[in-house]
This record gives sequence, structure tokens and C-alpha cells, in this order.
Amino acid sequence: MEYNFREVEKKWQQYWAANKTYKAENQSTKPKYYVLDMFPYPSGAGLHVGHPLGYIASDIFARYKRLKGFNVLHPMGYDSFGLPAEQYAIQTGQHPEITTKTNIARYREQLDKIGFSFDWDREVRTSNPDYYKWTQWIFIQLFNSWYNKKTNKAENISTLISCFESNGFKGTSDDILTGDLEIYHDGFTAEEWKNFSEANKEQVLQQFRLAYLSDTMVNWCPQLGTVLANEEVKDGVSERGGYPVERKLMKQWSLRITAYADRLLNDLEGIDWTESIKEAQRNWIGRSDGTSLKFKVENSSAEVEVFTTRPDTIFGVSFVTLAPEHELVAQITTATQKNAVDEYVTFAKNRSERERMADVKKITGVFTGAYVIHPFTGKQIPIWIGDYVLAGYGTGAVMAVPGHDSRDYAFAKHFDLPIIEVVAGGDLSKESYDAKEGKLINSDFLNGLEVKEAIKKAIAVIEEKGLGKGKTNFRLRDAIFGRQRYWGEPIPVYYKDGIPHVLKESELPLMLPEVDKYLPTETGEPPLARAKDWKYEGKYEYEYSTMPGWAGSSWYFLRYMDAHNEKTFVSKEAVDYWQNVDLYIGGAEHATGHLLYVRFWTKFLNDLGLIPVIEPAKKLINQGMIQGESAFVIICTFPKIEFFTKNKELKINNIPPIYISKGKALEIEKGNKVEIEKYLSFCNDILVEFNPDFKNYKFNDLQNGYKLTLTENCFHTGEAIPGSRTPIEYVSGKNILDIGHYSAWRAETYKNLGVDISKLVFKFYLEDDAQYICHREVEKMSKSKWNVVTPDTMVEQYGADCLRLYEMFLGPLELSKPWNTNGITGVSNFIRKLWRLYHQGQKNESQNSKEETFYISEEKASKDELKALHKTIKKISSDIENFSFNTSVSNFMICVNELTDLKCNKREVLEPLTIIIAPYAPHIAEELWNRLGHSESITYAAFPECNESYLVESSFNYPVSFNGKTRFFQEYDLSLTKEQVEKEVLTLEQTQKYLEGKTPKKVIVVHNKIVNIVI
RNA sequence: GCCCAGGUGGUGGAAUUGGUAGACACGCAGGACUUAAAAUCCUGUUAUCAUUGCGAUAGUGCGGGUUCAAGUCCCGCCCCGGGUACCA
Repeated sequence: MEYNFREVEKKWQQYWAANKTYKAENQSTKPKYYVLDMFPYPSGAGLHVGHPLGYIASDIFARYKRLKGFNVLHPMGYDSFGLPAEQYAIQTGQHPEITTKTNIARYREQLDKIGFSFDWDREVRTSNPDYYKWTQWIFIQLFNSWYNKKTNKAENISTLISCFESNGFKGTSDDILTGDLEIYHDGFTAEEWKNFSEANKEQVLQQFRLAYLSDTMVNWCPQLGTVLANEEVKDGVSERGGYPVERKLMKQWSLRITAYADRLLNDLEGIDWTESIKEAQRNWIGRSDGTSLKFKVENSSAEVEVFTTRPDTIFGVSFVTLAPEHELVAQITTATQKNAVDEYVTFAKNRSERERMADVKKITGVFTGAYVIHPFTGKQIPIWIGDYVLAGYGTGAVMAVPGHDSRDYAFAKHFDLPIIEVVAGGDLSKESYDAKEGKLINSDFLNGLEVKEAIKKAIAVIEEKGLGKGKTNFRLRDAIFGRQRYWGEPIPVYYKDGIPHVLKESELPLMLPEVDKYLPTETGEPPLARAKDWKYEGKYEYEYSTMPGWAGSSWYFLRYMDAHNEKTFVSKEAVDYWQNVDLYIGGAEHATGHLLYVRFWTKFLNDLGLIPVIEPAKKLINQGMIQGESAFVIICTFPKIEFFTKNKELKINNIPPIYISKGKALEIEKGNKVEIEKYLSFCNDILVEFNPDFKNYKFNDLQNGYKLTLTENCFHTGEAIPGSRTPIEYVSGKNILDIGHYSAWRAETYKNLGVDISKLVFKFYLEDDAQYICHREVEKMSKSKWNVVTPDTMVEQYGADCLRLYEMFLGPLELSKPWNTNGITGVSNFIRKLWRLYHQGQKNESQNSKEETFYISEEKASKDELKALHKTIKKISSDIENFSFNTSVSNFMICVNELTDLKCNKREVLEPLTIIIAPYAPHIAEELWNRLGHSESITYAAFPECNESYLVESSFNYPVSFNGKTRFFQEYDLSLTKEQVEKEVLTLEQTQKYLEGKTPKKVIVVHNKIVNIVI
């Protein structure tokens, strides 16, 4: 019998499930190893071929570690709160919980078919109340904590309260202030604190809690009644629906991640993550060291405080720029400039996102009429306002050094302000010289110093004179933690007299209530406000926003350790044993989202003494994205018809769009006259069909000098016309569209939009062979792009082992590439070839087929056979450790090819081979292992060691090159010294031929590598 | 603009510290087996020139450089992909 993967794979999948083969115990004498995948969001399109790429890699590693004697934790779960289910609920009225359950069931079925070694007893779902109970619990801990700058740790808010009770608070200058304080609170004495009302106390505490209410600028979309993320806003309108978006101040729950900025940055040093992810996080956190510096405003008591990283350029300051929102603007503006300033501030404030995006390069600003006094030279320096200065960063004011900052330079050039050179090395007539290199000039006491020394000296002098203070700023902003959505964790907060209170632990979970619709209320409140009688103790309003998508994923790695614990989020024993993730695999797109938040929560939980680790994952690998090949139809409307018909006073209505086949479209676009004629006559027929008056006209007559420009006027590919995307299941491998299915699908979507489809006609303009050819583009695989390929058909056709090997064989794990199945037969052949090694084929003459029976020899293996095996063991071991799974597959192929040539069927070779291949192709390995006479699963066998003695070579075939160019090969015993090889090579007849009678200048012999003769 | 990653045959890709460029596959071409097809096996396959055979030359995005030797190291540039948006 040929290898029957369907039977074998099913058999072992059932065996693994029945025997709980992959169950991990929370204690063991073995060393522990935790392999984690970023868990998926269960989308309605099902698992696509991109998902398993990382899962297969981590599964191979988990299985390898088990063979190496580790107690492996390899769990899987679902990030099951999220927008798509909610969107679907809005459209269909179906409860997101139902959709989510269905989707999860489908994911599970697909995952099971690929043979992953997950411990399913530990599955988590972030939308399950017994999971989100603990997400809410962690939120409460954040609410009840503040960040103590002195201990550099989060502490219970009670320690802050007792500090207020005994010492009061010194206001903005107090060093217990942390992070992204929006409003700097005035100072108060201990006595005053005691007399504060509860509301007043809470207002103060809100400035310190790690979870707090803040006023933040959000993208508000009135039509959708909701707040949108930056990525949901395109060109000032919502990506979905295209409704206008405005900036609005809103009370929102935020998390004070900025308190952890320094630790998040510094601790990157200790983790083995890819340099690109670490770099992305460093940039995101954006630490900049500099100094604050005060400039006195002339004829005023006011001071402008700026933040700068280049105090060395202080003598190059030629103006000061304030953000339009800066609090001093109104105060300092002179009477003569008042109108201009007011106008500009209004303009800048109302400038929509769209405008800002449209003219990023446009420089705007206005002079206030006021001046500051330069602290060292005493000169007058004008104060300007410019919207290139951001209110929310630093002090909202900059000292402009146009000579050495490109933005200041552009501003100075535009408004014709002086540019002073203070660092030598650039050409300021062309551009600013921003590099931190060179010697200071025109700078009084800094003259002659290198930039780095000058910075130090400048800060020292500034501090000495009390003008400012060395300071560090971060780009990182506090994380907004509320979403005006239904399908997320309810925030466990209720309001009593407008003061937020958190629920008691015993009151958790705060269940997501039922609502009649998943939409905002008429007054613009989030969907939870629709819930009937949903009040704390029947009278107090709950918080109506829910947590963001990243809440559940910020701690899930801990829950897997102790998934069913009802008493705590994770038991001390479990987390003390498993610690943190040893290997984490997932997409690089989470670099500054999930991967930063999960590090933040881990540090916070560690501060409270709840877990022993400060980082979630020791090692992180990013898998590349598997892209899809989207298909498009090319839609041509009649944009010019209206124009022509106006002149001719012809009326036409409801002309359908024409779907033009790609080959024809290209010809027409190229200006092929014959094709254009044909196409226009096709169009004319359609016009006549819709308005018989047209029969008197030839379309050609109408056009009258009209040049058909497909891209601009007529043809739309891609996004230009919604709906040009085509589900790839209606398009063949050769891009031929199944017109029947496509039309039916199209009609269905129109019907859902409420269009009367009884009169709907689709017009297809075909190729000469009567086929319709689609356009293809490579892009991200996603349900919305209709280009999802699921692994189901591949598993059905080739088996799980084949899919596993093939996805690895495609190329390096980290690389992104479009999905194609061109090479799958090679892998499929390999699996059959592997099977045949263990079986004896007998030709069955009568049926003209081959009978294969299991056939293994107990003889001692030959030297060549052992060499083939051990070479492979060595290579595979190093490949796995380096996550180079694609080369492993190649090497299995090489090994099997060699053993096939050697006709090797010896147990001594095939048994170890079965084990090393088991992590990659577990089903066939289990079957072969079983046939080899083992009753236990191969999962816990021992990974074979490489015996180097089989690999020792006695001779080497030296490539002999002349001036670096290889000419021939000569084999020498490895015992020969360099000198002996050199001598031997020079005596060769071939050498003499290439020397052409000349004496070599030099002969290089690298032992076991190469001989190079220089002439 | 800035940051990151990448660019090698018709295709996916391989090439530990600089040391035989193109492993392993796919595809293609030819052949064997077969009535035939499928499956399987064998041979060839970077390009150009030459060819009876031996070969010769060029070649890892482009231009320089270091070296006995460069896909690999250095300098400058181009292209594709990802991230980010005026962060002083």
C-alpha cells in the first residue's frame, strides 16, 4: 500500500487527543520550556495559510524541546473580543458571542487538522467571563496604584494618601510626580488635604493613579457615533463609510504607561528580541535627554520655558516658537499683532486632520510682537507661533536654532528670520547642519568645544545660573484604555456623585450586559448605555466604555500557566515554576502595540509582587506575513456619456458598468485603434439597449475628439470603485473569472444593499477567446480583500505533514512572501519517498500496482549510511536552534535521497531518522515509530546525538584556483601539511598548464578549504 | 523625511567565521516504463560564445574600494517591502 496520509493522520490525531499526549504538568523534574504563539483573533474567514506559518515553527520547536527532555508548555487560545464580530453584529443583529463561538469552533477544527501539539486543557478566551474577570481585576489593581518615583515602583495608592496626610504636596515641583501628567496640580499642605472633599481628593488622586480618567483628544465621528483609531481615519474621513471626523476632547480612561518609559527602554537590553522590534520600541518610547531653559519675556514677568536637546546651540537662537495652544500666547501678544495672532490660532486649532495631511510641507506661523531676552547675550529675540510645535510635547515651546535644526531652518527661510551658524561643518546657505559633530563657533564660552562637550558645559552653566535644569523627555504617551464599543471587557467602574469607584473583587466579573442594538445611543453614548436597568446596586451608573482589544492580550501568557484557577489570576506556584515565555513567535506588526503593553503589565504585576518576572518573553521571533494575491475586475463606467448627452440632449439612466477583461483593457489603454473601435461599438450597443434614441448615433460620432484615457476617466482598478475586488474562489489559477458565480455573488451584495436586482444586468467585455481575465495584485491576506486562502483544501489534498513541511520549505520564517503552491508536489514526493525507505515494494503483475509492506533490516549499518544519518542529525540540530526550518526540510530531502540511493532500510539508521523528523512531520513519524515496534508515542523519545566520528573525512578535494578563479580539483589526504599540499599542487601537470611557464608569486593553501595560486 | 528589513537562475530559495555561487525543490525540455494516461525513474537546465570533445568569458540591484580571494567587509547610489508622522 502507498502511504495513506488521510488514515494515518486521523488515527494519530485521535490518539493524541484521547491520550492527552501534550498535556503539560505544573511541576516536573525536567527543566521547563514555554513556547507561545501570539493567539489569533477568530475571524469569520477562518484560519488562513498565514496563521500556521508561525504555529508550525513554534510547534516544531516545542516538539524538539520535548525530545530534548524538557517539560514543555505549548498552549493556544483566542483573542476573542474585537471589532469584526461587533461590526457583523451591527449588520445582522446576531450577538457577537454567537459569531465568536462559531468562529472559534471553526478555528479549532482547522488547527486540529494540522497536528499541533497544544495542551488544549489550558485554552483561554479573552471574551469568557472567567477570563475577563481577571482582566478587570488587574484594571482595579492599576486603579489602586500609583508610581513612586523614589522607589521606582508601582505602589498601593494608600502609601500616597498617607504621604499627603503627613507632608501634603508641593505642586508641580514635587518629585513624586510621574509620567504624562495632563494637569499639574497646585500644591497643598497636609492640613489642606485632610479638609478636601471626597471629590476634591479623588480629583487629586486621579493625577497619580495608573488607571485614571483624562481629557484626551480623540477622533470623533458623529455619523458613526464613535471614536476612531488613527488607522481608521484616512484623509480626515472614516475609513469605513467615509464620514467626516473631528477632533474632540473626551473623558477617557487611560493607563499611565509613561511612568514605565525608562524601564521599558532599559530592560530591552536584557531580552533576546529581534533588533528591529527593539529599535521600533526605542523609537516609540523616544527618550530624549536635554535641558529645560527659561527665557524672560521682555517688559513682562512671564517666562517662556523651552525644552532642548541641543543646549550647545544656545548662541544660535534667533527666535522662539510657541505652539498655537500655548498658555502664554494671549498674555504676551502685543496689541498690534493681536488680530493676526487670534486669526492664526483659530486657523491652527480648527485645522482639520485632512488639511494637515494634505499640506504637511506648508509652513505657517505668526509673530506675536513680543520678545524674550537671551539669557547670555541679553539680546532681543522675537517670539513666534507655529503649528510645527506640538503643545503636548516638552513644554510646547522651542528655542529655534535655524542653523542646526531643519524645521527651524524651514521656518526661518519662510519668514526671513536670521540664521546663525554656531557649529562649524555645514553650508547654511543650502540647508541646516543638524549633525552632532563639529566645533562650536560664535558661541562665547563654548567656542572651540566639540558638540558633545559643549552640551555638557552648556547644561552645567544653565543649571549653575538657575536658568533651567537637565531633563529627560519621552515621546511615549499614556495609553487610552476606553473604547466606545460593545464587544469588549466592561470597565469595572461605577460613578457615585460623579466620582469613579471600582468594584470589589467579590463583585467580579462585571458581566457584559445584553443590549437591544450594538450601536451608540441617540445621544452618542456607547452601546452599553442601552443596557436596561444596568446599574450598580440598582442606582449608580456604570462606566459605559469597554476595554480596548489589547487588554486581554496584555497578560494572557500568565493565564495559560493556570488557566482554570478561580481564586487568582495565576497561582504563585504556577508562575514560580513557568516564570515567563522562553520562545514567543508572532507578527512584527505588534511591535509597538501588544508587545509594549504586555511588557508594561508584566512590570506592573511584578511591582506588586504578584509575579517573579519583569519581562513576558525571553526570546521573540517574528514570522513574515504570507500575502495573498487579490483578484480585481476592471470596471468601466460611462463618465463621458453625460457630457456628450448634454450636448445631444439624449437621456440615459442606469447604465450598468462594463466589466472589461484585462487583456482588452491593456490594449485599449495602449491606444490600439482597432480594439478601441470594437470596444466603442460594444458600448454603443449597450446605449441603444437602454435608450433606443441612441440608435441614430454612433458612439464614435459622439466622442468627437474624445481620447479614451483608461486610467483617468474610464477604468478603475483597485479601490477606485468599491467592489472591483473579486473573491479569489471565482478566479482560476490562470486568472479566468467564473462569470456565472461572480454575477450571482455580485447580485447578492447589491441585494443586501437594498438594490432591486430584478433589472440588474452585468455587461462583460471579453477576450477574443470569450474569457474574462482578472487583474491580480499581491497584498495582505485578509477577509476584506477577498483573497484568503485557507489551509483546508491543502490538508485535504496533501495532508497535514505535507502542509507543515511545505510552509517551512517556502523560505526563512521571518520573510514575507505571497502564497503559492507551486512547490508543494516536491514536498509531497518527499513524504512518499520517506515512507518507501521503511517499506519493501513488490510489483503485483496482475494488478499492475505496487504492494508495499513494512520491511526493516536489523543488520549493522554501513559507514556511508551512518554518515548520511549523522550529518543530518548535526545539521538539523543546528537548524532548529537557529530557527532555520527551511534548510532543515532541504536536508531531510538530501538525507532521504542518499539513503534511497544506498538502499538503506536498517533500523540503526531509520529509527533515529524517524525521531529527528518527528517535530516536522509528526503523523508519519508516529506511524513509522509504531511500525518499528514502539508502543509509546514518539513525542517523548530521545533526540539522537550526533556522533562526530562518523563524519571524519580522511581526504579533501581541494579546489585549485589561479588568481581566485577555480580551475580544477585535486584530492589530498588531510594529514598533508600546507607546505606538502603546496609542493604537490605545483608539480601537477594541470598547474603547469595554467602557469604558462610563469613562476607563481604566491601560493595560498587553506587547510581543508582551498588552494589559490597567484600569478 | 526618518527608522527597520530585503534585492542571488524562468520560480521559491541555499551558501557557519570572507574560501568551489546557484544546495534542495518547483517549472521546463528530452528519455525509460505503459496500448495510453497517471504514478515512478533517468538525463539536462545561470547567461553568452564555442562545441566532436576539452572549454572560454561574464555573472549575486548599480558604481567604486579593501583582499591572494567578496553574495559575504567598507564607501556612495538605486529599487521593493514594513513601521512612523513635524517629538525640539
